[in-house]
Amino acid sequence: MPSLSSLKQLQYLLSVSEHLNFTRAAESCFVTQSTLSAGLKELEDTLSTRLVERDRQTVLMTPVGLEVAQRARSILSAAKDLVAFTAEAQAPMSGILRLGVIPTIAPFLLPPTVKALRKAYPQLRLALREDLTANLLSRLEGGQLDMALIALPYECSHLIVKPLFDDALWLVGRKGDTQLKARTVNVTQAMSEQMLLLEEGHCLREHALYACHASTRASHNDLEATSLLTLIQMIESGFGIGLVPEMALRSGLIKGSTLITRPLTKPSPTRTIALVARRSTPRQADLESLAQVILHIQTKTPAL
Amino acid sequence: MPSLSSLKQLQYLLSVSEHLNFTRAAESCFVTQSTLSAGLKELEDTLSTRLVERDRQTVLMTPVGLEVAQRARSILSAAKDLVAFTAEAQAPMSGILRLGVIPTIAPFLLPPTVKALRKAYPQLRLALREDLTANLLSRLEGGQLDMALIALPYECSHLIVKPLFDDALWLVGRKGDTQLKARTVNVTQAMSEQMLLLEEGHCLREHALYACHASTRASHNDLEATSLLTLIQMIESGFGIGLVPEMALRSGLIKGSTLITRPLTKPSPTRTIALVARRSTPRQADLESLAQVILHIQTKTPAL
DNA sequence: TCTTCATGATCGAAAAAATCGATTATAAAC
DNA sequence: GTTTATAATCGATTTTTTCGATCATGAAGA
Repeated sequence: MPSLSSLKQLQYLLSVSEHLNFTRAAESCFVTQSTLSAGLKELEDTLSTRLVERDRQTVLMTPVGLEVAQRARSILSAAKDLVAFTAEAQAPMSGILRLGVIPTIAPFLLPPTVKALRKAYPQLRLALREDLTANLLSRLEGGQLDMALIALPYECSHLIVKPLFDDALWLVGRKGDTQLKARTVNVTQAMSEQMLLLEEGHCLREHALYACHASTRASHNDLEATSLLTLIQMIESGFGIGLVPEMALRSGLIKGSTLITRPLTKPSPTRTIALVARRSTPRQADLESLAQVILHIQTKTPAL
Repeated sequence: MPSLSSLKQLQYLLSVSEHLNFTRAAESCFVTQSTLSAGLKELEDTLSTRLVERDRQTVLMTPVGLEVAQRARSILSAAKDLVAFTAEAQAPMSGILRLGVIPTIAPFLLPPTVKALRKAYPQLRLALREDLTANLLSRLEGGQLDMALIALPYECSHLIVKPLFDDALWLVGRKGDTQLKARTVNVTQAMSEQMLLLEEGHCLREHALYACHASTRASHNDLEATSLLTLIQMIESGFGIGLVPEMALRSGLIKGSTLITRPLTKPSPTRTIALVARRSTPRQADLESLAQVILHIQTKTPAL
């Protein structure tokens, strides 16, 4: 079975069916009459069917030719649509952007980010996923995500990493806790032992442990929080103290509670918020744009 | 706005989206990997959009690439259908055949012809038009008809003419008409004057006039028939006599009436039934096939 | 009847493109 | 450290496309 080689030939046929005149049809295709003649002939040869009845006086479409022209019209229009589709999709910050965000960032950074994006780039549609860093990165590699918003340090040398800003860890405890008397505090061994952590998998757990100068810790399952919100609840209930990102505090995580916060003495432990993408991503420009939006939000958020 | 140049490139994209591997995709397209690489690159350049994310380890479709692949699939399938359509249509005696037939042939020849065609060529769909010769020929020239079944003599030098068989004219009159005593008769001057004719435009009118040795005749409008059937009715009503094609008699035109028929003395006036088509018709083979079918029917129809 | 005009087919040359084979580069696997 | 798998790249070759010129032919006009 032969197959169509060229869309141009279909265009020729279409043009002939409109003009019923080879010379004018050729003109409208910006080729010479001989080119069009040859092209149409080749199409007819490919299909081994006469599509156009012609002699030196008259040009007539055969019934098959008319039907083929109709089909050609629809094929060419689909091809045009395809081009138009990519033209629209290629616009920066438009189309669907699949963005992953870790749970210790999402509730605090996402609401203002989404709002700002909607305003700045109405063509952009965000498909969001909140998940642990490891899952996000594996989805990133698998092509199910375009970018991810995560916290460093984290091993991601195989990715494009765009660090955005540092997010300090603050100590959170109950009012009256004698350990939190000073304006800035150090994490002592004693405090480390009272430290409540998020459950395994959250990068913030590792960052907190690092701040406690402890690389690992046996997990007391019943004393681990599943989210920053539950962590706060546990602190308030007197289970211990916690290390919470400044970002969360800024966005009002402990508002309405009786807890107090203390920055840690310099060099204070921090995590670094970063935007990552596959090295081969076609959206490098969008990565920059998104980074700018998030940074702008960060600078506008009032400090503690 | 750029436009797609090649369907092959769409095929490449599709193949890559299936294999997620350039080398194997290339194999399945029967080209080398370098060819496929170049083709895909050109497609991406044409669309100025990354469709496939790739490095030396992994191949991933971009979201746009996936959508484009989907569209490519539908375009390629439409192209395939187009080819398949012509392949089917090009089969001899298939598709739509637009056939014109004059009113003095249609009622007699068409029923058995259609029946035979349906049996012999079930793929063939007849689009029939019953009309005067002049109208049929002009539609033929205009490409609205593929063939016509007419009666000669008629000026049609610009057409392919396939004479089928001669159709003698018989005299029809009332039983007891003394002019019709002999087994074969001559058209006398007196008979000519009683001759009932079809209205202007029917070629049979001219053929009858020729048999009467009269080239023209003033039309007595109220004494002209609009069809052979009405002509017969008028004869029966005693308005005169008529010249009727043998074909009509064979198919039972005067069955049930009291009329009698007489052949004319040799050389008896005849019309010649012929199949005509544009010189440039792509259905010359079908013309022959149709001619054979009609001839076969004619030989099987019992003589008078 | 002869000439001119309009038109599609055809041919050879030139230009453009597609394709291939070989090579390179690179990261992963062993 | 070597091998393997893979896509990009390059130059040469082949194939295709395009053009311009010419031919052939029927119609229209003189």
